[in-house]
Amino acid sequence: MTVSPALRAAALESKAWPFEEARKILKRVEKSGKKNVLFETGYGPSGLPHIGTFGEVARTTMVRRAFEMMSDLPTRLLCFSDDMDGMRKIPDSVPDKSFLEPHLQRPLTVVPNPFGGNYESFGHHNNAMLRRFLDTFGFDYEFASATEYYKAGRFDEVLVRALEKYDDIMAVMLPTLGEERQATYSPFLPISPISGRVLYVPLKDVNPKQGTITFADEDGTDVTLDVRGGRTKLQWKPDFGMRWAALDVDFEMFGKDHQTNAPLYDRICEILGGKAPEHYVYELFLDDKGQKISKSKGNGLTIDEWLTYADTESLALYMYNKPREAKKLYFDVIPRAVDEYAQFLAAYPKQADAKDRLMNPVWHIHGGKPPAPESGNVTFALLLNLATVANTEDKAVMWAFLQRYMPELSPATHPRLDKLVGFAIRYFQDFVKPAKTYRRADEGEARALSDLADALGALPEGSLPEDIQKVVYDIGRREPFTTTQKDGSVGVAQTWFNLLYQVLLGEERGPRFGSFVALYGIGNTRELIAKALRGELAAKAES
RNA sequence: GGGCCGGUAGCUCAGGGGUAGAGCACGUGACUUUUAAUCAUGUGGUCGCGGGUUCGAUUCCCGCCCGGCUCACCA
Repeated sequence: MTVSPALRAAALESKAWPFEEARKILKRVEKSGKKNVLFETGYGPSGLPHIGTFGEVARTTMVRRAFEMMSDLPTRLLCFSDDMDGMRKIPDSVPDKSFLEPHLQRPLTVVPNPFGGNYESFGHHNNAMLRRFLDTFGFDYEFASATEYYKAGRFDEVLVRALEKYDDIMAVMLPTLGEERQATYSPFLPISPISGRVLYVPLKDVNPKQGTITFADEDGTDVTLDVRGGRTKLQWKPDFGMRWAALDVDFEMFGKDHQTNAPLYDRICEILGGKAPEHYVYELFLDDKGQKISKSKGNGLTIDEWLTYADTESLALYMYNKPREAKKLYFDVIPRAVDEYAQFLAAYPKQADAKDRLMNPVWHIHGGKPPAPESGNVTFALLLNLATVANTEDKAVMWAFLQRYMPELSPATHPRLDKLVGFAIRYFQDFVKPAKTYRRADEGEARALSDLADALGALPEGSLPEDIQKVVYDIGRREPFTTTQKDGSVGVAQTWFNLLYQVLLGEERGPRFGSFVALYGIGNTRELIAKALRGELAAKAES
């Protein structure tokens, strides 16, 4: 990729956070003289990928693209799965928990897959889920399996060094542990040759020359094991530092929960001869009440939920914005994210200045190549309103409403808008519709509605909204709905329309009724009235 | 207790050394009957508190108050 000097200059100055981070990396590689740059993200494969996984990879990619604006060095993103970790507990998502019971504490890559399918293990299954997940978003990354790396010996050299520096590592770790844990702590976790479990046992001997450790196996007998070739792994804190040293990682971001430990990881990385990577600490997400989102509580939003009601770009925008703030992540933030994304996208072509463009989130969301915006300024907020008012789950009806006001729009010319129409309908189905409260009509009201149905029946299907509206007024011009107008003639009170909305649509407000009937269909409307008169609408809401 | 983040309109938030901003909500008006996915227009703020720097601070610095999260057991 070639970057124009002007663009590069702007990148070196930009205050957008990905550039701030990228500059730290630039400084680092300028100092070390390294000829390539490695970005890493971590993944714990005991669960499925979630919205935080997306955020971490998306944000890391943003830093990577920013870096590429200021340097020609090649970059890579490694998504590292810690799949050799022992299965400490059985995830709730597993159908038959007893099936996994015998495999507790074994590395995830030897635990059989409870979901069946063509996977070698539970870990392999979850890794595949991660890859599929990342691929659907089109991320550019390399996948790495801890098990494979350990087994292939890619960590061997550093593992032996860890034996040599055993005392130094212990000196870093022990002060951070409670008294009880100090007594048994070991940075090395052997995989038991007997049971295949990852053991948390004290070491009886450490032999750097042989590359071995000695410990009591599960049957109580002392075993001496070569640390290399995947026979042992490291405890998570030393594991971070070891990995960074072995792979020469330049950048890794992580959530705030790691923040206090980061200096520890760094120390160990340096003890093992590496240079600690640049870090970026991001905030965790909160739910609508300001509580931390956790999978076990099930609060907040899942990534599937977001993508049910809005597009990936809006989610990427949400991730771009202020990673250091604890942001609330719940349904109400979606429409705003969608509309802001559209605004930023529309602004981009008008921004002549590179400086302004680099500050625009869409630059980061699309790695410097945002697509052309669509014309028209229909907001998502408006569409949500429209779905409510039009009371429809039919895209065609939504489009009919839209085109009444904006005939230049169509699904063919505005595919993004068409997608949003679909999202708005989903939103309507899941949030608006269940909240509808239909009222029963009293006797007089029922008679009026019945008359309305008859009068509508006299009109041909496809009548003009104006003609239908006239009928609606004529039928409504009766007690108790009459009102006297300014010119003294008999008019129809608002209560008549309120009645229609409350009884037929389950809403306090609604569209111009004639327009609604024209689009919804006369036959459909009569059917709707009949249902209301039979009490079915109100009954459904009550049940 | 350590660390991180926040406190700006009724609500959700943006902004940032020089007349204080948006959306929603609310008020008013228009659209050949009062209906609103419409348009126009308006109300509304001691920018948490105290000090400092400055010609000028909501913005920068220091201190405090309040709120949230996170670490201290486990990965």
